[in-house]
Amino acid sequence: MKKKIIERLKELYPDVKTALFYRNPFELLIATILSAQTNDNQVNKVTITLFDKYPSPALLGALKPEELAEYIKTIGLYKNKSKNIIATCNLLVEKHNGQVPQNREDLMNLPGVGRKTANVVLSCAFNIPSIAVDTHVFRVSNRLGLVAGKDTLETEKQLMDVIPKESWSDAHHWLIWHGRLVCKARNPMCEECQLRGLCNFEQKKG
DNA sequence: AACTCGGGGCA
DNA sequence: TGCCCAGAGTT
Repeated sequence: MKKKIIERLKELYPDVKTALFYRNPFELLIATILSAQTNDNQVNKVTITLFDKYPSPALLGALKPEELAEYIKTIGLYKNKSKNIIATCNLLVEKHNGQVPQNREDLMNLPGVGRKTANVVLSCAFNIPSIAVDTHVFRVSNRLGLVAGKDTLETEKQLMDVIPKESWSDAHHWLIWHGRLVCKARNPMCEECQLRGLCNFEQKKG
């Protein structure tokens, strides 16, 4: 059953990729920190000029929090993000030779970087297989019965267990798009869902 | 486990 | 207008 769900998702969302605009690991890292709880389009609008002006950790980290905050004020949670991004940039310069680290532990020690952001960077920037679990990914895979329990590190292990390794990065996007378009948090469109019959959430919710 | 940050999108 | 959101840090 789970294998069949994965195969079907792959058919449904063949060409999905991240909507974030970035040209290197550093830009992806910053863009992903900015994207938390926020519309990607808004992030792209800001970063497309931000990265031209401040293309490196040293340059971006030299800003004062208020300066960066002013720059990104159209993005939600902008004060926290400004502070975290500058701290992260300074840490990259001081501890990582100005480079984005390529392992989970170092990434998660960067301010503003949690499980989801770390995995996005690992899989998208460095091709290190991992599954980034955000609210969409968890909700959809939970409803589909691919994972059980709360959203913890265990969720990632459960997903990695049922998804072929070569699809880990893609599966993140399949589940996100299915969550945004069909399997919505409220008023999920079960009647029109292409996975109807493979999923027992509709019965459970009734 | 609950609370906070937050502007923009959308009903 | 009110409600919600491609999370992470703090209490």
